[in-house]
Amino acid sequence: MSKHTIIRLSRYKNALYRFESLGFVKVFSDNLADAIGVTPSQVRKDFSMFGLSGNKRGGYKVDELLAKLNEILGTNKAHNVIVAGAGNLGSALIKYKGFEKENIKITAAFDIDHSKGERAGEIPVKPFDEMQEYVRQNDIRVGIIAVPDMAAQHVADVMMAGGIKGILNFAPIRLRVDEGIVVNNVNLALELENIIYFICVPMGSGKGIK
Amino acid sequence: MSKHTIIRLSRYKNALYRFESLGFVKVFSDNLADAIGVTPSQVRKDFSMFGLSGNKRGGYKVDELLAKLNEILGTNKAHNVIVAGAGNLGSALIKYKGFEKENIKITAAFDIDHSKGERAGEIPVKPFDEMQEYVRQNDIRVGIIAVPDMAAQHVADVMMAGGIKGILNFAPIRLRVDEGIVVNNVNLALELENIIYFICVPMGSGKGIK
DNA sequence: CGGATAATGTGAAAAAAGTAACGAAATGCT
DNA sequence: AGCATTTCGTTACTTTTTTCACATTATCCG
Repeated sequence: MSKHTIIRLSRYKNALYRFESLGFVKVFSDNLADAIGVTPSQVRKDFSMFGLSGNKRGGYKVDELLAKLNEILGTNKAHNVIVAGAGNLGSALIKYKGFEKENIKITAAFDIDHSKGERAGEIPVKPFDEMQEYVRQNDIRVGIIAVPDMAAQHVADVMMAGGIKGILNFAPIRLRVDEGIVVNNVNLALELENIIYFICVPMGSGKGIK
Repeated sequence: MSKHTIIRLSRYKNALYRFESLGFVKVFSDNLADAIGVTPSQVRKDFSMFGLSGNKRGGYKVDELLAKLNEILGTNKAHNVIVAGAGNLGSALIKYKGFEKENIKITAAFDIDHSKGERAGEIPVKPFDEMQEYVRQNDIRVGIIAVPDMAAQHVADVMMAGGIKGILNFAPIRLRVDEGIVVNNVNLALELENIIYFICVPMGSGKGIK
């Protein structure tokens, strides 16, 4: 199953939560299409690939669809995640509110400089040395890398040694990982650069968007 | 020109900087391919689309290629960017080091609660009311949205009113924007969710990766 | 109850993206 | 210098992704 399809499913799910909170009890493929910016056909095809079905005239029931999407995406179960790096970005992630409603919880952060503390009420920042053992003992499957570029590969290696299966990597390098390990990269500078290209260049050099 | 191609160009550029710092003076398509995880054909095709040429046997000169990529991507010129929202994420972005080397500078942040201050040496956090005027006066073209979901659309509207042409949006909603405005979305929860799907589901339900 | 309608589900067509293959040219070696 | 080798650049092919189109079916209304 293609990654893009799964991303769209997550987006549908998000949109559905908004529809739900607006009191919608059913939605049509074109509502969802508008909400996430695709065609209605795309929505129906995505759903049909996962056996998500609606009614020929009544569209899809919001609550049922949400339940099924949560099951498919694994968001019906809680997931514990750790962060490596408690700098600016790592700290922001620790405090980020957006994970909760996806049933994702950051349970610990690790940093070489663990003086960053174990402040009351917040997630503890532990010494990096303890990460591997923590991962193993708590059966952590997903780790976030928010350390400087040069340290990222080493952090990934330690995570994998501890048994982590998926990595969200904020360092702008391609991590070398074992077979079967899932890596998603978020490269903030690249995102900005990409925007800059599309707003600057089309007028400059005749190359249009897309 | 497809967005994916441009993203790859940025990645090549990143890899090239690393090659350069390792003392490489020329690279081959398969070096770059390995570095960013594509096929050598892809590299050559991407380059040929932009008239980037190498030598039939000597590969590509690192410095020349870098210069050309910087020109294509617009990173040879400095770009000023603003951030809306000085919460956890916004603050982390303000302090983030990774933008500098792409010639991107965050010149101001805006927040309804501007008590977050104008600390010496750091980027000033100004009241949100002043954002539109600031954008206009300083000819800002790119804005980052790091505010809560509910405020994001309004922020986008104000940005556009000020003349902003590109938005990097961290709010997990689809922004409604005018024709020609470029939006890139970064959805942190979605990235994690996506990882979780691929590490959990393949064993659970028989649906394999890709 | 039956026709009109509105929306789904799907299979085929089209478009886009990626890969492979190969001719051409530059380099190095003898 | 000439031959062998390496790597590019491009064209043709394959695969993937998206869109289109339409048969199907549930609902509504007279």
